[in-house]
Amino acid sequence: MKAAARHLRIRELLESQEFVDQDVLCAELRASESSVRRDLITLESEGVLKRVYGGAMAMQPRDTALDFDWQSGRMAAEKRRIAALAATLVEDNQTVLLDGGSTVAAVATALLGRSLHVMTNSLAIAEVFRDARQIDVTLTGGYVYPRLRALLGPLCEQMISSITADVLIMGIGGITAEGFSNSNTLVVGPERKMIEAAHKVIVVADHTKFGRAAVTHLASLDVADVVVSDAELPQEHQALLRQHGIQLLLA
Amino acid sequence: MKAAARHLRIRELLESQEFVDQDVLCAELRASESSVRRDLITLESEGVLKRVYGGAMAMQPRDTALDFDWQSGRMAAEKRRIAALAATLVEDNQTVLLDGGSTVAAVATALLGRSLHVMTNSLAIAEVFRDARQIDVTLTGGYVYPRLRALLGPLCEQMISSITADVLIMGIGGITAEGFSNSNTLVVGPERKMIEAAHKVIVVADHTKFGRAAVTHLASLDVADVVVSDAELPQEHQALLRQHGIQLLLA
DNA sequence: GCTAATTTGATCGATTTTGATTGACTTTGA
DNA sequence: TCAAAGTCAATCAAAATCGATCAAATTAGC
Repeated sequence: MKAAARHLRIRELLESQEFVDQDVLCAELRASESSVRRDLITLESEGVLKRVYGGAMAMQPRDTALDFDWQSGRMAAEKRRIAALAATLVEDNQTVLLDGGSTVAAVATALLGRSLHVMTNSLAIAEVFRDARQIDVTLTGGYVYPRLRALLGPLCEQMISSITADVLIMGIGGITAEGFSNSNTLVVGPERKMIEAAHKVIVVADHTKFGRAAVTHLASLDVADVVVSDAELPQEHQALLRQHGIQLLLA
Repeated sequence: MKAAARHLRIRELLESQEFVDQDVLCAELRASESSVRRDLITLESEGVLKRVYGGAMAMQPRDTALDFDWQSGRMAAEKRRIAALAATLVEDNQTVLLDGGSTVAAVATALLGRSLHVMTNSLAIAEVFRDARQIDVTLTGGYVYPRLRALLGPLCEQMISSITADVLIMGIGGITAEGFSNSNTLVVGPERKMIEAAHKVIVVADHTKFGRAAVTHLASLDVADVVVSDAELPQEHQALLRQHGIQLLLA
């Protein structure tokens, strides 16, 4: 197995386990102890994991980006402004698909008090609407992924395939000319289904997400109808989106 | 097992139990007394636990699991006994369907620490397993019914129909000769599907549920394989169940 | 096809962790 | 109170892991 493939697989393993054993990695990756060790050194320098005696630990025990901390992050103010703007694009009584991104969680709070039908695969977002009596919430089923507090897997995708929504609001890990990408391999499956299920696709992403590709390619730029970002977004990226006929809104 | 993995497992165990025994840890972690002792010293210095003679205590009293209402109810002690007994009927690595009843939630806590695949339509129960790394949780999708914190409706039923489980543990509102009944009309739909999906049906109900019919008829007595109740259950009701070939266990 | 650069797997001494042992200490129960 | 059983801390040899090095294998560039 090639180095890049190994790195990907290690990241993937660390998404479902907090600790991976050296021996297990050697077997799983069909690579020598030395190679695995080098991989771990590389990934540690990238901040993906922390090396410990006999293996490696996942860097964040729970994915902070997608957990409840989203309110206190560094980009909190930007996110709130983006979220508020994105929320205005939703009309009352629409059916809204929300994915599990942290910016999307901010959109969810901005939607509180509206009259809507919300569908999501994120337990954290369902939690946001817990006391919102005006909002009907439907959860997709699926495997509960503890670190992301999201529902994933074939059952989830199958469920999303069987429904239709007026609008999808989706967070994203990276945006380049090649398209949208996400940092977590597992979430792209449901997200692709969500894109298919929604009449209108709104992507929310602060300017730091532009020009960089996250691990997993999600979809080409064409799938988005609207992108909501902040005013610091460089002109070149603005132009890129407009070339693809995407409506761009800056908070 | 490597040190890092052991530390994780110890933390995990302390989330579901206030106290862990030295011997139990040695067996669970497949490590020597010395190693376990060293682990405990490390974790104590990290403030995770407090070492006591013969084992270790959890540092902060686990809150999440305890402040759910079902533990403070009037029948709390009975429920815990019934739950503990019902939990013994589940074998490791089985797929277990859990409905959303309060007694079932008690069973869920009794299952913590086991190695299982759990499927449920209750958000409260999914919450119980939030930090149980040995337990895979799958949520059925569906409409989020805020008052019950459960997933219901056609999407939910459709999802349950598409799966199979080794055993179903179901709470019940009323038991009479006519069969099982439940107090909430909405939950019986998913429950009927669960009965179909499971190879073995275990009903948990304290003795107060016998001899009274709740609002909605759910199913005949024949669907149950085992009923777990408490010792105060009158003979006549015990006889009724046995007539239907149901195994009766009294906690 | 050939060469240079990179990646891989094996080896070895240094370091860390582990499990067994010993004697001192604590708890238990009569 | 005392003795027996259980637990603890300290020590040490054995085992496992690590980091560094180097030759072989693979890949990339020309």
